[in-house]
Amino acid sequence: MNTQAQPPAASDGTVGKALDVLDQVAAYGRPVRFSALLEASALPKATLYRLVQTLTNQGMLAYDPERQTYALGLRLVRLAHTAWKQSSLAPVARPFIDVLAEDAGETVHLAQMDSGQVIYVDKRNAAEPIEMFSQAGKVGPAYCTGVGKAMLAYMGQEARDAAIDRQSFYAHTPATLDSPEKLLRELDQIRAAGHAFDREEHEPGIICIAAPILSSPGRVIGALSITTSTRRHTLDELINFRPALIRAAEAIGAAAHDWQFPTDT
Amino acid sequence: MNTQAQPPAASDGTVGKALDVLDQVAAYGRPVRFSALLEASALPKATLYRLVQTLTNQGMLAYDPERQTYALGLRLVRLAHTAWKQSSLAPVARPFIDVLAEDAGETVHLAQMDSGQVIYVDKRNAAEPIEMFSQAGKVGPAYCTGVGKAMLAYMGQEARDAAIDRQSFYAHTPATLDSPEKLLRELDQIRAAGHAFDREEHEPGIICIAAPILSSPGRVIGALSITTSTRRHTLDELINFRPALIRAAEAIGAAAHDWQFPTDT
DNA sequence: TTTCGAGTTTCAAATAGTGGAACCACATCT
DNA sequence: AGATGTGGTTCCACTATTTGAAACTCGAAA
Repeated sequence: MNTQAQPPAASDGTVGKALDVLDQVAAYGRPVRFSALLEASALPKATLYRLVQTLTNQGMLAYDPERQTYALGLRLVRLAHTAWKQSSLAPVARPFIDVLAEDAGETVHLAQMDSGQVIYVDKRNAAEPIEMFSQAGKVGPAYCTGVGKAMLAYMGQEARDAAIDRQSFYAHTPATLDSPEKLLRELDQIRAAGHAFDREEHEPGIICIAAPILSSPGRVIGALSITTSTRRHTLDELINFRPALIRAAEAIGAAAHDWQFPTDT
Repeated sequence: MNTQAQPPAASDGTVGKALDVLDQVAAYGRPVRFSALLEASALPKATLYRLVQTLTNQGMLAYDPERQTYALGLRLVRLAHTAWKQSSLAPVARPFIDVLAEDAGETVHLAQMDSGQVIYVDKRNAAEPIEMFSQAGKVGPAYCTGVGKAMLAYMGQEARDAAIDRQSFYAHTPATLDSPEKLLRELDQIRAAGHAFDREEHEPGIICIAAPILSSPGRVIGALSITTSTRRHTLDELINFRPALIRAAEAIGAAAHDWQFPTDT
């Protein structure tokens, strides 16, 4: 009765195809020629053409007539801004992240899970002030990041399995957990400990301690992490951040939960 | 052969409708119930339902089964991030904005024009941030902001007219230019001067000096502004920022231009 | 001038979207 | 309990929309 799992994304209807085109453009990473899109896409010329037309005059794509290239449009940025603001997590979490970053003196990340991928929705760099899209919106793998594992550990059975299925288990570093089995074992430990580590599993020299954010028992809505480098701290030292990290994560969870039940009449 | 100006947005095809739904959800500003969407929309129940379904399992909307509400999805954030990064303006401008904000010691905004609206794509906060609305992705009116007027002044005839048509000319403050005539006169002056002021036209107490960013003569790609409050500076003092502002705007323009012609084979 | 490739338009066929109405589940009245 | 209501989901015949092969246009290269 509904669409089945299909890794390359089940393209439901015209809308699905249109959105696929957006992804294509995004994947290109730079303004694209129509012809380039065409050969990357399975759609026939005319179809793709009309699709791109539509997206363009909807502001989802921007056409540069001089260069004859398409890029993602500003409407996306506008929508994303609203998405961010209306999220029950990121805006609520902001003040807590501020103090946590201040206290720890290290970089703090706030992430959510989206179809098996970690997506960073906020970041506070200890030294630098506010950075918006430079980092927010960035995606990363779930199986080899602190936030990713923290979320996986606490999400429901089915969701977790689905997410794990989507992991690539590419060994970014020697420390990467490169199989579902290793990952599952790690997740058990994380649940037992209440926090997750990234032991240089994604990038050499980068370590972090992460905790899940629960809006209510069993409902993971994100994760929080304190990241540092091996040059500044050892893994063992990271545990010192635990109390503050957990406190912040819990506070955010509670705040987000409350936010969902605004004092209505 | 092409679409004409149509304030309520010409909904081309199913894709258009789908995107309209996204806007609806965005406009709501918080998670929406299906029924709420329904009465706000002109579409019949079943149609809206399927549309929302599609958008949801495409990740453009996120459904909260517990609360039975829809919110904008993370896929948008992901796409917007890419949009930002692949833009020829924002990423290129960043370093220049950094030094400009540093030099001036005031808040710097980078904006672009999107269908008659100003959309802020980056922002550097001064050490002591001023209370005001603004953030990346945030939109604002063109006719009563420094960046907006700077861009209007330098864009082509047709584009400008189209943009001006879309302005509301609501008088936010006594200083607001509340008619096309006043605005056009101001634009002439801006062209003559090479910079634009915001004389508390949008928010009382907030003033700024702005300059257009041209990638090549006659091609506005954005605008840059230095914002402050009347408590910190007078309008006359703002002119002192002009040299640095213009220098930065020109540098960004040149950099963006070069970026569009990457050293290809 | 001819050729070529990229981009744009046409048009009949049929797929995909539409929407009125029925349906279901659950909560709330009587 | 039974009746009533509300919000959400599904059906299905109708047709508007999308489709895509092919034809066309334009500019630049041969």
